[in-house]
Amino acid sequence: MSSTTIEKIKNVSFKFFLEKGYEASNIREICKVVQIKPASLYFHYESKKALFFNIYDEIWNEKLTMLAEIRKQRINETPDQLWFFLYRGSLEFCMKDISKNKFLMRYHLFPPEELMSEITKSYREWTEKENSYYLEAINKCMEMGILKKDRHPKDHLRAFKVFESFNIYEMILSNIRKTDTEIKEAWEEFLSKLM
Amino acid sequence: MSSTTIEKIKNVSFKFFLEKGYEASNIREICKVVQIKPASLYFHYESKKALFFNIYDEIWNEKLTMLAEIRKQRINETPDQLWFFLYRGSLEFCMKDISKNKFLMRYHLFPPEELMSEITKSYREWTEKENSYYLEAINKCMEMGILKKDRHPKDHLRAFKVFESFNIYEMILSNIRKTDTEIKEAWEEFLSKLM
DNA sequence: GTCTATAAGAGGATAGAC
DNA sequence: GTCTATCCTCTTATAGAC
Repeated sequence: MSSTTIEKIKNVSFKFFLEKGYEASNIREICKVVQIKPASLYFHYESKKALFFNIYDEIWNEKLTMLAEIRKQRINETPDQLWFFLYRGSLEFCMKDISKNKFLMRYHLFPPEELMSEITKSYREWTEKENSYYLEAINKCMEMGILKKDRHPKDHLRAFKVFESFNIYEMILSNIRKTDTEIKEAWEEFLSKLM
Repeated sequence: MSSTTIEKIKNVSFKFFLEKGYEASNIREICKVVQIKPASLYFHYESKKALFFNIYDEIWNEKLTMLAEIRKQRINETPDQLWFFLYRGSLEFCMKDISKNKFLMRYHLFPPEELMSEITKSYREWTEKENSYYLEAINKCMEMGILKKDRHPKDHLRAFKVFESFNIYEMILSNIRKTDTEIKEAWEEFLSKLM
């Protein structure tokens, strides 16, 4: 392991924040594991809060990079196929590393008081970007008559979000990975209700 | 409001523990709302932890009392009917006061470090009692051939638990109450898979 | 049962040397 | 970049008077 101090701090803090929560994770303990003194941590991060958001934003960033990559690869397929691959990508992102999604779930469901307003703000910004990928596909589906036209695109998006978040929640709770056919079948059942 | 000091402490603490979490809720603030001094709280509760578990256990107790009542009323109906009414009762318990279920969900999903081992222990004891109600119905269903006999009753119980917790999670997140017909339909779809 | 006063300790953060 | 030493604040909990 030739990782930098800053990488070590991030890795250790991620585990602490995920498992013990933000409030119960303290700088002293994190530093003990990283094998530096607390004062050294403050050379790399200006505060505990800044450390948290560095980790939080990095996960979101990774998720959006993955969506951008899928969009690039699938933009020439039919819009419902694009939509499906974006959806499958987000489930695969979850399966590849459930802990990252559990981290996001923890802090979105129960943000610590101290971080509440900033998490809310950050969450809004990230989901707006995420939504733009899905809305592009949804809008094209509506133009092409694949989806009902008597609804607002945002209604389809909302339905999708509920569907997606339940699927992710199910995996986090049961810790069971979904097979490709299960993903495909659930998707087709979902889509058929919107057509 | 002619509630006792101890009732006031419980009500205020419940809201704090639910919304801010255990660690971020402090005795001073709770006492400020209750309008007593911190020292007075320690006349009623020996510690913050004891206060928490008084609230936690009371919710579970209420839930099990409700199940016992349903069992008493439905014990002479068919076992699958008994099972259904127990299930419906637990959803109704959730709908009647979502905050109590959100409280349980919060502390089961993300128990504070400090309470972790005791919550785990307590949770095991309470769910064991809860499970006994469901297992009684499941066992009878198997004896009567209503459920597949090639499985262990615990397998049916596990499937039911996933189904139930998912429904409760859905209500907590979406904040939408389920109608009687929705509950019945979802139940029949669930049961048909086990028959 | 409720109060005032305070002990005891944990935790975030900084100053300044090397 | 990392260290030692330390400040300051917040929090649980107790002693003892009324």
